[in-house]
Parts: sequence; C-alpha cells; structure tokens
Amino acid sequence: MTADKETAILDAMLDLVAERGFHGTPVSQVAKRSGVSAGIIYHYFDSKDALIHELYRRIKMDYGRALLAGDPLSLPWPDNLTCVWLNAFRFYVEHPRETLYLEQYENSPYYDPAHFTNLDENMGQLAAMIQTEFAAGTVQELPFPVLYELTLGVALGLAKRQIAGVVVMDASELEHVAEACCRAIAK
Amino acid sequence: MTADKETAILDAMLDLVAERGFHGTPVSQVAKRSGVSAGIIYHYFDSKDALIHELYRRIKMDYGRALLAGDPLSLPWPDNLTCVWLNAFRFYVEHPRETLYLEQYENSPYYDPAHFTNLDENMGQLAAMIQTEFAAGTVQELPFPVLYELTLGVALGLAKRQIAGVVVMDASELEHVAEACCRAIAK
DNA sequence: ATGCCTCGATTGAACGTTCATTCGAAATGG
DNA sequence: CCATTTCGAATGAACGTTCAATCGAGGCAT
Repeated sequence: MTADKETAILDAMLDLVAERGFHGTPVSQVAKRSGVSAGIIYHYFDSKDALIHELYRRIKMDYGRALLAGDPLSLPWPDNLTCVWLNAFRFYVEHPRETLYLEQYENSPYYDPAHFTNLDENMGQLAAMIQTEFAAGTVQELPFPVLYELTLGVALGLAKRQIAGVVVMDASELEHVAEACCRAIAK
Repeated sequence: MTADKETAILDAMLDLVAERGFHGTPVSQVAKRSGVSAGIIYHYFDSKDALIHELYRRIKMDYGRALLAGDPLSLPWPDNLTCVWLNAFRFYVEHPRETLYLEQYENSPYYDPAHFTNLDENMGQLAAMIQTEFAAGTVQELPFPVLYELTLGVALGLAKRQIAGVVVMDASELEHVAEACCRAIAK
C-alpha cells in the first residue's frame, strides 16, 4: 500500500488541476482529496513543480500508447492515419481531465519545448510511419509540425470543443473529418 | 498622463503573463514594470482578476478586427476564407505575446465558454459569411466549431509552433496550407 | 511466542515567504 | 479648495515547505 499513495496523489492533482488550474490547486487540497497528509507529498515528490512535471510525463506516455491502438502501423494509407486520428480523438474525449491538464501544461511556463524533442518510443514509430509515406509518395513532404497541426491538431481542437460541450461529434462525422484531414496532407 | 497609465498597466500585464504565466506575475511586478505604484492598479481595476479579464477582452476584440483586414467579405469563395485564414495567422505571429496570453487564458479556469457565446460584431460578420457559403452550396454544412477547427484552428496551431521556433512558414507554404484548409471544408 | 528494536512511512502543526488588497496621507490640477 | 489621482507601507490570508513526533510492520534475540 505504498505505491498506491503515489498514484492517489497524482490522481488528486489531475482532478483539481483539470477543474481549477495549477494556480487554484494548493498542495493542501491535493493532500485532502488524496486522503494523505500534506507532508507525505514531499516524501514522494521533491516539490509541487516536480509533481506537476511527473504527472505530465505519465499522461503524455499514456497518450502516445493510445495513438497506436489497433496497430495502425500495419494498415495501408490512408487507413493508418485515419486510425491514429480516431485514436487521438477517442483518447481526448475519454480522458477529459488528462486533456485539460495537457493543454494547461503546454500553454504554461512549465512547458519547455526544448525538452519536448525527446520523442518517446511511440511518437518515434509514428514519425517512421510518416517517413514511409513520404517514400511511397502518398504524403506531402511538409515539416512534421505542419502535418501534425493539419491532422492530430484538429482532433485535439475538436475534442476540446466536445469536452466543453459545444459540439457532439457522432461516428460518421468523425470519419468524415478524419478523412478530410488525411486529404489535407495527401499528395 | 492619466489614460496612459491604464494601458501601461495592461501592457505590463501582457508582457509578464506571456513570459511567466498568470501564476508567475504578481501585481507588485505589474506595478514595477508599468512604472506605477501597486495601489493605483486598484484605482483602474477592481481586482487582479478583473484586469486579467479586461486584457483578454481587448485582445480578443483586436483579433476579431484583424480577421477582417483586406475586406475578405467582398471576395468570392474560396478567396474570402483564404484571406481570413492568412489574417489570423499573421495576427498570431505578429502578436506573439497576445497569442500566448489568449491561449493561457482560454485553457485556464478564467475562461468561461458560456461567456463566449457573445460573438462580437466582427465574429458575427464571419458567421454570416459562412452562412452565405452554405446557401451557395460551396461549404459543407458542418457545425461552426468544426469548421473553425478545420481552418482557423490550424492557423492558430501553426502560429504557435512558429512562435515557439519549431517551424518557420514561408509565404508559399502558408498559401498552400490555407488552400488545404479551404478544401477540407469545401463541398 | 514474547518483548524489543529499527527504520521507513506518515502526520499535522509551525514557519517563513509571498501575495492581493487596503488605506491614510500626499500630490495634483482644475 | 475640492475632487481625483497617486503612493507605498501595512495587513492579513494563503501558500509551499519543513520538521519533530508518532506510527506500525517486520526482524531478532531471548
């Protein structure tokens, strides 16, 4: 019952930050919601900032893993990208707290883009997939961030709208948009 | 030398928030950078939060105005949307502080989406433009937020990458992406 | 088994700092 | 001379962090 406490702290942090932001979640509240004392948090994490960074790291890894669900790498173009696109959208809407956390983090001074060049294992596989499509002549050879914004960036934006309750995308609309994104970067 | 002070405060706030975030910009620092005393800020604004909201409101209005530069409403499809798209991108990259501020604000608990239904004058004209294209059968009749994410949302995402220094879009690439966005929502 | 010892886990009150905000007084200007 | 603007020290609350004290499971000697 020792590793449990660490995740309880992270989960409480996620809850509170998604709801009230970094500024609005004092360590004392994290302690209260996770059912531990304030002091013990500093046994598991060096500081509040370290806790914030660690939570980001874990969510980002889960996200990378989720993108590869259904083995899109084995599918032909454009089914591979459609699969990844739908995976991204599904992750976002099924994990609204995580999505809000990621967005707050990446738009805050906590986020250091230089530190982001550490493409993890899963992201690396995605980059390789794109390289293959470059070679096959199916995808325009645009910079990676451009391709990202034209595809997964749209999934993120739409998911945020759905989380906010502004729209509700049904399955056929999703297919439609995913295909539009594929077309936008196809050669 | 009295109305100047209000904008000096807002400008200092913009500087600091873009650089260190809401959490990292105490009122005392805003006072120092704007060259006024801490107390006087409360003569012009009810609270720090009120200052934050007011700055958002002004930036959002400037943004809406910038979108209509070059009178895109008088252009035929798809030149009208291309013009708006490029206007958005240009506003973002030429106003990096404002862009970072908008993003932080809209991803924070300060942002109330319900309060966002107040489409201001300029946004209203854009909505009307889209309605016209619906009638003309040139644009798919998707929900407004979906159309937004497929077009201006991409401009925002790309501009953020350029502000972060990850990519530099040249004029022809921009034209290319803007056209791809138009195609994505064309019928 | 029993009592003892040890050590990491855990507590929550206390600490020092920082923050947003207030306020009485001084300056300004019409 | 009044109203408005400006100052900056004072205030009190809230925060992140620390720390001395307590707990409790498990090894060890008897």
